[in-house]
Amino acid sequence: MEYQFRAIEKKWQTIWQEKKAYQVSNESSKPKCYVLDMFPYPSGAGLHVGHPLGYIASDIYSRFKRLKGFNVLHPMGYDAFGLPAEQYAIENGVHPAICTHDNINNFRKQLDNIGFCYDWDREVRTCDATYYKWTQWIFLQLFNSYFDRAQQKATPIQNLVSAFEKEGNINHPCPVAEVKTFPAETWKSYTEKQQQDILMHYRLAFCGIGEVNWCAALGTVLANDEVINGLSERGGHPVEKKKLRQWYLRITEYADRLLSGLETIQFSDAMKEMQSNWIGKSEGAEINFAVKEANEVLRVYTTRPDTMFGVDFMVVAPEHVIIEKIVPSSHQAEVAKYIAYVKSRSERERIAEKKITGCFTGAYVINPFNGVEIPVWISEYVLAGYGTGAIMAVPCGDDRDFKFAKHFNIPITNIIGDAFNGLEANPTKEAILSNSDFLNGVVQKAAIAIVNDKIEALGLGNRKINYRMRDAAFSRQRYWGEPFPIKWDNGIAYPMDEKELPLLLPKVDHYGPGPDGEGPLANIPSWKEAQLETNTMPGFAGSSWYFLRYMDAHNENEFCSRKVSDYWGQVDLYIGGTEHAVGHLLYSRMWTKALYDLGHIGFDEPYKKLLNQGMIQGSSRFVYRKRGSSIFVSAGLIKDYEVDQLHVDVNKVDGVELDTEAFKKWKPDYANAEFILEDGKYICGVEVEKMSKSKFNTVNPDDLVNKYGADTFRMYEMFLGPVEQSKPWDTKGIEGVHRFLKKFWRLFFDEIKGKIWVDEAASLEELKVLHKTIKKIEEDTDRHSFNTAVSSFMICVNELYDLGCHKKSVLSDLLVLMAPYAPHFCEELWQVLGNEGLAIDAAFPIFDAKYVVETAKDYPVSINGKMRTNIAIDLSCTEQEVSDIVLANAVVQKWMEGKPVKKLIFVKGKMINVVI
RNA sequence: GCGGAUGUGGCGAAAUUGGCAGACGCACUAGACUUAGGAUCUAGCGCCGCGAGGCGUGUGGGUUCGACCCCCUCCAUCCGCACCA
Repeated sequence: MEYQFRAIEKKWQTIWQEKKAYQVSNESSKPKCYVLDMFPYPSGAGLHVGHPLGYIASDIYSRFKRLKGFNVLHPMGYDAFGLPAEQYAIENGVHPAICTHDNINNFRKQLDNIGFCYDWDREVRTCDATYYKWTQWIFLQLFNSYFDRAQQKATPIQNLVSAFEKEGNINHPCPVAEVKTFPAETWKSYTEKQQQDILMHYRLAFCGIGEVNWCAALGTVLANDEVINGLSERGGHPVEKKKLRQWYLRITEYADRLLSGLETIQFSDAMKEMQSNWIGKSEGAEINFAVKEANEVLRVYTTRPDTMFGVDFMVVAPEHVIIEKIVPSSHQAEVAKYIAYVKSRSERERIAEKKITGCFTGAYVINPFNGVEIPVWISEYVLAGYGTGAIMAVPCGDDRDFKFAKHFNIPITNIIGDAFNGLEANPTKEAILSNSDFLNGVVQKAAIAIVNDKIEALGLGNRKINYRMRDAAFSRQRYWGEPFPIKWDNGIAYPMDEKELPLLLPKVDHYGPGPDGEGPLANIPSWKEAQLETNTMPGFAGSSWYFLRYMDAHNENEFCSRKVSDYWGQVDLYIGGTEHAVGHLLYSRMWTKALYDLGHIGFDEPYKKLLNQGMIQGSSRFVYRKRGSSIFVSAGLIKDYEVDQLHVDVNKVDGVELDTEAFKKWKPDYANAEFILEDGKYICGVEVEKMSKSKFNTVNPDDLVNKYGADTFRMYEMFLGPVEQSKPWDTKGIEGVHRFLKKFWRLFFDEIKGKIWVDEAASLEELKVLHKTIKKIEEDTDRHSFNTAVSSFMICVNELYDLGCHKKSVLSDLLVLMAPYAPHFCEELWQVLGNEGLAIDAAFPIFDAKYVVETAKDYPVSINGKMRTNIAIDLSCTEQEVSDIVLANAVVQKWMEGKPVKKLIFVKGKMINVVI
């Protein structure tokens, strides 16, 4: 009986479905385990072999925990709102819901092929009204809350209103500078509009005018993490800064908690580093400098107050409001010219070419510590949006300041003695200060606090913590997203009542943008009349909380009942790519913290442990066409010709050898192709690139599942190497794994004799092999070392094969061990052996150390650290006995050449080293 | 520029705590069985050398009885951030 994987896989997938084998209950006496995949955006391209890598890993881990007696939640769903479906709608007039639906069906079919143990009853789709009702509901929670800085947590906005009525905002300074302190009486005297405008500056989800990343080609704004080098992440269109009315999430208020929370969760160092860099906390001070001969103050932000005596000039951002107040008439023309130049430069140009540019304003400020007059410059290297938009420049200690000073011939003051060589800035904090009045002789590090104390005492400024992270732009001028549950009236945003949710996404006639930079919803007269918000939420809205909905997917009264979220708690293992490091993962962490603060859930970090699967790259193949002909030259011969390199479909190539007949049929252009061969073969060029359709290097998992079966495919993906590592895909090796399964199968069936497994007691040797494997698989699976686990299965089967072991008891245990990896295969043979129940529900075999104890060890023996021979010695031997045996050994004596033993190192159970 | 990661046979990799480097698999070579082999089985397979043996984990150094592993130097590749004061 042969291993007929197609029939077996189909059979068991049907049975598991009929038995609802993967349905998970929220009530169980078992310990819980929550294993989550980052849910996919259902693109039209479908899955390639890179996508399932993480899904297979999480599937194996889920099944493993299940065998170990856990109640395992392992759900899947779709991040279904988003740009591509909408772009497709604009171009083809098809409603995004329709193509999203089709894509989901296609994804589902592909996923089902691989035999995952998802509980599909819990599936979520972010674009379903039953789901986005709760996304809107959470938005309202954020809208109706502010961040109480004293308690460091989200708090109902109503509490703030009560405080304002009682005491004004004296104890609740506004996160935004333009709202000054006001007493209770003033608050009460405000109109509703004035009050609401003030509250808007406190809300966690708020609407405001701000500089946003505007992408004209997409007709929408983008969040900072959706912009890469001045281009949109999706589509690569130019992005410019624009002032617009937008919704935001006040994520900056959570900066500190997002930072400190990293210490409580298991993310890789790389991932934590990326997040903390993105948050970009820096501790410094804001210091006021009086402007000479003007009633103005220039406030700068610095992390290096210790360098106060090394300030040679000030630099303000071109957008800084002080410029028009301080520039004397003598310099106005020049300044205007420079500002015009800066405005002419696009964001992209600024990023691409970093030139040293600037302009003197003609104004001076006074150093409050020594009365020195300091010239004020304007330069584009100072950003308006960070700190105060103005800096004090210390060329001897800061590289940019140094280059600027050199470029414009500004004299440099040295305050760090020999630490500054005049040729480049030295950013050290360890140097001893000189030329620094009361700081002379003080180490810079220590001087920081001294200066901070002094400026605070003199009222010149104060300590200040700044973050690089900005509040997240939360509205998009798009159709295919969640509508905001907000009604406008007289410029006041009124939240809709919970009972009115969901606010359904209406039908539109066309998906193009609305007037005045508004979204498509602005084209609907009834929507406009109702004064509903015309923006929609961004893609990360739905993905910020989906892990909670899986827990209680059908709850019509709550986003997730507290009882259920208390049971499942944090995601124990979250598997996905690194591309979400600063987007999804940060937003999701913030939403979780806000929901926690408001008492809706009982934990404030969503993901206990994150495992990043590596990217599977494509291994592209190339053909070389002789220019202006249809003659193709084999890779080894191209130096003799003038050729163009063209991608060729990797599926038309076996290794590096082109299937020339298949190639001719591939595209009409190539039908008459002729080939210049080497050794009778056409050899293709090879390069590792990102896997993508345009490079013809994608491999479809369906094809491999069809050819080798899901179990082979699953094990091969794991066998490729550590999950975290990126690696190019190579289909060739899959044969080896397939051969392994066939070999395993032959432990049960013989081609001629048929059934060969027997119901006999296992020998000690067989039990040793089994228990060695139990231990290894348990440890490897637990630490996500799936590649070495697959190797261990191979070793085990090889050894059982050599022992001629066909014993039911041994094979049954082995099948349970391997069921997480090759579920269909193991389930079939489990049944063949006549075992009760399902293999996927069996108990994980228990390792018994007594089967693997050794009485003797074949010790490696080294002479002076060089391995020379092996000697088998009984483990019970004393060190003296070991020494006697080793020194009497002929090989050892030969290498000792009669020299005396200086030392003999004996590590019991490990090795022996003779030092001479 | 800053930060993170990685570097081991022809290839993917293993070595979990400092203790036999290259497990397991691919590819390749030889042989067996066979009408046949893209099935299966047996053997070989880091490099140099006929051999004894020598050399080998990106480079150079260090610690150690002993280093792929720990420390320092440099090099290469990949990823993230990037004028953040």
